[in-house]
Amino acid sequence: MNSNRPTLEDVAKAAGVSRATASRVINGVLTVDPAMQSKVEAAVRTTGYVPNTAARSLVTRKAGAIALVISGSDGSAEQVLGDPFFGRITSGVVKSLLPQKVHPTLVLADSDAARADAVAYVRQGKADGALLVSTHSDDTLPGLFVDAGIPAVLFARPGRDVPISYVDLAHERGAALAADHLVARGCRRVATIAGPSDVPAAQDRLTGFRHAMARHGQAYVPVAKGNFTRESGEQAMLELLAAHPDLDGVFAANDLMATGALKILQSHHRSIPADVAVVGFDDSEPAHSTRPQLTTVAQPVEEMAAEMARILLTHIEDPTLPPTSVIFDPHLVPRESA
Amino acid sequence: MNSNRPTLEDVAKAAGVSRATASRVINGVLTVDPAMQSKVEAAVRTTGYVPNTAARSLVTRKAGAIALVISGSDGSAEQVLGDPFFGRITSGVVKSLLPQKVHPTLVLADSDAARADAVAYVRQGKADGALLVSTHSDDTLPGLFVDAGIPAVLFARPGRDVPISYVDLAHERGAALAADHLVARGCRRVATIAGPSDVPAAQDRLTGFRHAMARHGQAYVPVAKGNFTRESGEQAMLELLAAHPDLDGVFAANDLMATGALKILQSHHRSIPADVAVVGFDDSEPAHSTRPQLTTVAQPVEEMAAEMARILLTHIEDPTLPPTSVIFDPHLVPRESA
DNA sequence: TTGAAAGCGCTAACAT
DNA sequence: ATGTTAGCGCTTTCAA
Repeated sequence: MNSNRPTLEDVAKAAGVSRATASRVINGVLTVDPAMQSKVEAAVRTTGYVPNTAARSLVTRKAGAIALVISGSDGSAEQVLGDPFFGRITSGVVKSLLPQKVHPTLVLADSDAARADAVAYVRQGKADGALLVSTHSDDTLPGLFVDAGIPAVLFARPGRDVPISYVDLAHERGAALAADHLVARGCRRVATIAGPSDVPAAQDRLTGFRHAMARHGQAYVPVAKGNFTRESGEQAMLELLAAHPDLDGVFAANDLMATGALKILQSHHRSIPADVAVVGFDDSEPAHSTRPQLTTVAQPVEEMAAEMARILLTHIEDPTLPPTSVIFDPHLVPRESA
Repeated sequence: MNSNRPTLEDVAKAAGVSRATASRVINGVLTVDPAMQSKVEAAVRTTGYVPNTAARSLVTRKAGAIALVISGSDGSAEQVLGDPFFGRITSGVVKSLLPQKVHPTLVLADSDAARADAVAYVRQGKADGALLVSTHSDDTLPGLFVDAGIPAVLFARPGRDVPISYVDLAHERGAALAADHLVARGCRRVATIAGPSDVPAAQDRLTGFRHAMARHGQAYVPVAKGNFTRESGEQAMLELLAAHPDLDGVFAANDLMATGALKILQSHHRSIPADVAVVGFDDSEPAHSTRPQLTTVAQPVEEMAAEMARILLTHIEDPTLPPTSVIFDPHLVPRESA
């Protein structure tokens, strides 16, 4: 339709220079006479020239774009998108990419076919690298990207042993923060609601919590397992309460399960935090909505996401760089529940 | 680096045909001898060929990609990303685009410079069209895209009078649903917490609610204005309670404000819904987290987003199509608060 | 039905 | 410091 969009040729003609010089000015090459430079700049303005990315990519072999790949088991990616946690990742990524004017393309990879497509997407030259958001430890996606030789960075340590860069949280330390807080406020019979065992982060939180409680002298920590949903938190709390009616503190591996626990405790007439103190993990939206508001462990998601993007950019620039990892520290957000 | 990625030339050579024929097979042109066709397909497989998008785009003048532009006043886009509502939009868009193998690129446009960049992004040929998520009625973004002749579809009716396609919700009907429900459960002194006046949807909800209450005989509806945040909901509820301590029903223009209202009502020892019934809008995550759970008006966000993407695709295919609008119906989700 | 050849708009040697 | 020129990998007339 717009066959009359101005090309570099037009700009060059209008400025009375060669295409090469026009290109140099546009790409900020400094070895250009200031006079011609301003001539070209003027021509760009009058013609309304905008460089054609396809043509540029064809010769530079760079897309100037990256993919944000959401992995997950079949159909689960949709659920990931609905999670505010993902919004925070996106926000961090976008913000960090903004200055370089690169924008992330969202690619869902929640089936084997979709995972193959995601790799193909990058190999087509639509992106120079990929940001991988994957939770399950048996995810094959990181391996696919590594095998294809595509620059990629993971959000969270890879489940399988794959040579890939990643950012992550010191989950054990976060859990320890929760333990310390519960003990400090006087809790002596503490239990925990753990996340799924196929999520490394969940395992780390569990181990971290156990170790910290051991340091405080509580050798045994009752555990009930959930799957990060509110309902599973309720179920787990029910189990815990049945087995240990005298417990006085609970650490849930995420906020959603913590809200479930809260509901059960309240319906069993436990006063929070007087009878039972509750600590969650993530500092997500639900943590604010409960009454009492949830004391929780916060992770700097935006910063982590921004760092992830930064790492990817350096690896795109120099693909020979070895895999890097950056681990962030969590902090406790004391509110009302503990 | 990967100078040895196979090209169409390689495939043609391996199949013993011309580049043109190989291209035809790959693009599914039917006028090809079945024998050569399978030869080419085999060659594609053995060489591991993947078409280069840049080269293809250069000649076809299509990117095969679209932009998902998040607009907003300065810096507010970040906040939009954190909103689960946006996640649902994304999810709907992605799902609807999946079959066509096009993936949305996230572009933030929360400053004048960023808005100009967003337009430039498409004009560079990186996308064939744009999905615009914009809330404020004075947003200049839709106009910019229309002026640039770029196919674009809005989520929500444009504030300014711009000839552009959009999908939207029948907000007045949603508000009427809330009014009907409150009246049906016996509320007689009903107030509302409205959203910002520069958000058309907020205005529609307010008008819709007023009209419906008028139909039910309540001529005057006390209004306190918020800005869609929980805190503003608390503030508004405080005002309402001060002026009308005997109110027995509240409709908040979104769930977040409703949760704020809930908190205030509870701290003022109103039992929900016995003393005061509360209805929210959006059916978002916070609606589940409150105790009691929030009765709210739900919109089919994913469907709306999917339709928005579908419309964009048709307009990309035929740019001469006139602007289309599709309005969706909300429904009430009765839970515990009303 | 197939192949030859002409570009799409741009960058990057290379030569000047 | 500038211009000339040769492609980047692909689609698409145009002939055969």
